[in-house]
Amino acid sequence: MNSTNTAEGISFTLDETSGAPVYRQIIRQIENGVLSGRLKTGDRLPTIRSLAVDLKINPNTIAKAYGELEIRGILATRAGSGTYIADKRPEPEEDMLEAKIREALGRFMREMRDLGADKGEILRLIRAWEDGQGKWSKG
Amino acid sequence: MNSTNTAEGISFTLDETSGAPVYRQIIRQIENGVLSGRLKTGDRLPTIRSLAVDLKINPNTIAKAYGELEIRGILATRAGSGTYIADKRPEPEEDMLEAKIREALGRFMREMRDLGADKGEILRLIRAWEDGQGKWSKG
Amino acid sequence: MNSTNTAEGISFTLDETSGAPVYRQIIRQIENGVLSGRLKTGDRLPTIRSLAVDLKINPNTIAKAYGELEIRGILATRAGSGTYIADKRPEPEEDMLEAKIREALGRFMREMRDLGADKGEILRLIRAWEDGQGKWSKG
Amino acid sequence: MNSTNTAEGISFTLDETSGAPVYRQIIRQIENGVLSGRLKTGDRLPTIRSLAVDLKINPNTIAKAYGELEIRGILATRAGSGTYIADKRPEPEEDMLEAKIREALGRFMREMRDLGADKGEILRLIRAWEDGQGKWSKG
DNA sequence: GTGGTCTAGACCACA
DNA sequence: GTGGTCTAGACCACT
Repeated sequence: MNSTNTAEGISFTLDETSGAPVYRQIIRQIENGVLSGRLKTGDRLPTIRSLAVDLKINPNTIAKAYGELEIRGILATRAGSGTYIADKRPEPEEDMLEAKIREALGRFMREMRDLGADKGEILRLIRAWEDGQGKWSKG
Repeated sequence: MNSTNTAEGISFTLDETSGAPVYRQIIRQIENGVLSGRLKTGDRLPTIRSLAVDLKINPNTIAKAYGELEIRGILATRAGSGTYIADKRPEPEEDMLEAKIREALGRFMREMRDLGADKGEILRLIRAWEDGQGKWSKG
Repeated sequence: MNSTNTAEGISFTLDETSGAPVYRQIIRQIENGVLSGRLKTGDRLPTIRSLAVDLKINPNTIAKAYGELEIRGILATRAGSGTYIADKRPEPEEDMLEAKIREALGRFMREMRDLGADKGEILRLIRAWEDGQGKWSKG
Repeated sequence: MNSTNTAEGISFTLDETSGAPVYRQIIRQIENGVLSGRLKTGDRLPTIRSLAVDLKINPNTIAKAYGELEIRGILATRAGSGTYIADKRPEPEEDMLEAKIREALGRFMREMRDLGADKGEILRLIRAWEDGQGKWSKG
C-alpha cells in the first residue's frame, strides 16, 4: 500500500490508494505527532532530501508540506541546519486530539461496516494486532 | 465531516477532510459493498441525479465514479433505466475482502498510534462505540 | 469530414458525420495503434492540451479518452510529465488484431453494398487509392 | 458486433461498438439504400414493431429514425398500412452517392492503416471476401 | 507545463 | 426521467 520512512522520532507512511495528495498526508502525520505529544518543541524532522529519497517522491512535495506547516507556526526552519518543531505551538491541544481520534474511529468503523466486519470481529482483529506488523513498531 | 446518503441498500458518506477525490471515495464505497456481499448482482444504485442532490455535489462527479466502475465491469448501465451491479463480477472475492480489511486496519492502527492512542484505549473506544452514531445504524 | 493531428508516432482523425462520440473515436485509434504495433510501450502520446488545440475540441474530452484507457491498463500517466503507452499491455494481441481487421472489413463491405458498389468496383477504387490522399501518408 | 434484420428489400445491421446512436445508424442505412437505387419509390419498409423485435431495440428508436426521414421527405407513412419510400425524393443523387462512397473508402483505408494492413493485404482480403459472410448475402 | 478534480450548464439518446 | 457527451472554466498536485 505504501512506502515508509523512519527517522528522528517520526515515521512517514504514504497511502497511494486513497488518492489524497501526498503533501497533505505528510502534513497530517506531522500534525498528529505534534498533537499527541510524540513530537516536541525542538525535535528535528528529516531533511527534505532524505525524506524524498526514502518516500520516493519529489523533494518539492515535501518542501510544500514543510512550508505550509512553517506558515502555520508548527515548524521552524533554521537555514543550513534543518527543520524543527517550533516553540510557539498552537493552543487548542486537548480537544483537537480527541476530535481527531473520534474522527479516525468514525471513518474506520464506517469502512469496516462497509466491508462486512462487525464489532466482534474488529475487536478480535485488533487484539491480534502485533506491534511491529510493519508500521506499528518504530517511531 | 461529511454528508451522507442512504438508498437502495447502500449509503454514501463523504469525508471532506481527507483530501481524497470525491469520485474515488464513492468508488471505494461501492467496491467495498460489492466485496462484502452487501451489494449483489442486479442491485440498483441511486440515480446519478438523486445522489448528486443528496451528497450536494455535481452530477458529473457521480457519473465519473459510476463510469470508472462500469469500465471495470463492476457496474452496468441500462440507458434510461439506471445503474446496476453487473452480472459479471471479477472473481477474486475472498482474498480481496481480507486484504481490504487488513489494509483498513493497518491505516487505522497507524493513525491511532500517531495520535497517541494505545491498543488498550482503542479497544475501549470500540467497545463503547454505539451502533447508530450517525453512520453505523443503516445500510 | 474531419480534423487531423499528427504527432509522436500517431495521428488522429475525427469523423464528425458518424455520430460516434469523439472520445470513443480517440480511444479506438489508440487501441488500433497499440494492436498493430505502431504504438509501443513507453511511447509518449500528445499532451491533452496540445491535442485539444489540434483537434479543436475541449481538453476534457481527450482527458476522458486517456482516462478510460488508463483504467484499462493501456495507458499510464506520469503526473507532470505526460501520458504513455503502459508496460503492462493486455495479452490477446494477435487474435484481437485479426478480429478488428475482420470487423472493419465487414463494416466496410456492408456499407459499400448498401451504396451499390460491387466487389469489382471496390477493388478498382482501392487500387486507385493513392497514399497521401490526406490521411494515408503520414504515421 | 451486431444484430441484423432482413425484410422487404433492406436489411439492417447495428454496430454496437461504434457508439453511434442507433437511430442514426438506421437513418444512414435507409439513406444509402435510396441513394444507391436499391430502395425505390413505393418500396415498403419493415414495420416499426417487427424491426424493433428483430433488432432488439425499443420501437421508439425506430419511430424516431422513420420520423426524421419522413420530415426530410424520404419516407412517407400511410396510416394503417405502413411506411414507404416517398415519391418525392430529394434531387442531389449522383454526386451524393459518389461522395458517400469516397468517404466510406477514406474511413476504411484510414482504419486499415491504423491496424497495420497495407494495400496489398486489403486487396487480398477483399478478393477472398465471400458473399454470404453474414452480412453480404441477403437484401 | 503536465495531468487531475470539480463545477455549471447545455443538449442528446433512450425507455 | 434515465444516463451520456461535450463545453468552458476554475483550481490543485506534481515535475
